[in-house]
Amino acid sequence: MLKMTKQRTLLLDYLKKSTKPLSAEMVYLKLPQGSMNLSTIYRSLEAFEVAGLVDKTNLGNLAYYKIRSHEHKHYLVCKNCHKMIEIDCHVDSFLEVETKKHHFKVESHDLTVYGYCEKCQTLA
Amino acid sequence: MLKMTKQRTLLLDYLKKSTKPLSAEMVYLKLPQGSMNLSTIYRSLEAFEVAGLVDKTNLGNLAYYKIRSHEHKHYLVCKNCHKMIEIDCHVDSFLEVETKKHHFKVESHDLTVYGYCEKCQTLA
DNA sequence: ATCCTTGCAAATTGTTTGCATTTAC
DNA sequence: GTAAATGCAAACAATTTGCAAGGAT
Repeated sequence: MLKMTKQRTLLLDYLKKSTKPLSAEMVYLKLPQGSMNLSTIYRSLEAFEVAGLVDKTNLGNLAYYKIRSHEHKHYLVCKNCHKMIEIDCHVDSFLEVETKKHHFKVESHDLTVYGYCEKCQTLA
Repeated sequence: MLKMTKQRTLLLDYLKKSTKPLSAEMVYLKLPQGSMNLSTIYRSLEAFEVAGLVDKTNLGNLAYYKIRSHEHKHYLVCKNCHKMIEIDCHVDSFLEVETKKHHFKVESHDLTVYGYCEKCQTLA
């Protein structure tokens, strides 16, 4: 039944404004201080995920959340500055073949590319 | 200089026998009890990774390690029984195009597919 | 009125670290 | 002999949980 509280509205609005996945703590630090407890953020994000409003993805040891959108994207993640560059998803075609072989019912997938962005290549 | 100790030999041998990625704790529970401390496992896995002997990959909130092999693989992970099914990697071709656009220097990538294996589809 | 959500603090989980001792080279 | 590896316990970071109080439906 997902009740819409002051906090959840705040959180959802903030997520909507972001094009990139955000961790719970990133959101926590950006919201007006005292407006929402960190554990409430975790609980709400989880509720949103169950409700299909947001997608969760794990990068390294952190969970990131992003408003669910029609187009499925992936990210190039810079190992130096942690910048995330969005790229289009092109894996469905070959995935279909591979998963059929194993009679696997796909629910979702994550593709993350690690490396160095243009700026950090020269430095690192 | 990566010294080969009794523990590291044990660990490396165990990893070699496994075709699937293993978490530190999975290894810990499988090795003869008392043969190796959990923190030593973490430290050794990290050393192996730096030395290029193993690959580390994060699935969910867990780190998994696997002996590095020539062929790069990905996994279909069952959301119910956590079985991991190996599939071939076919992402390089389109990745090349996408990363060139952004002048991104790729170091590695992870693709993980979540869903339900044949056995668990009927149940879940 | 009921059941869901919140805040807070405490618990859990996965992983890392400091330090004194042991071991490979 | 020396620098690196180990075990243990304690520290950490991210996330989860229990519970009493507050709020949406």
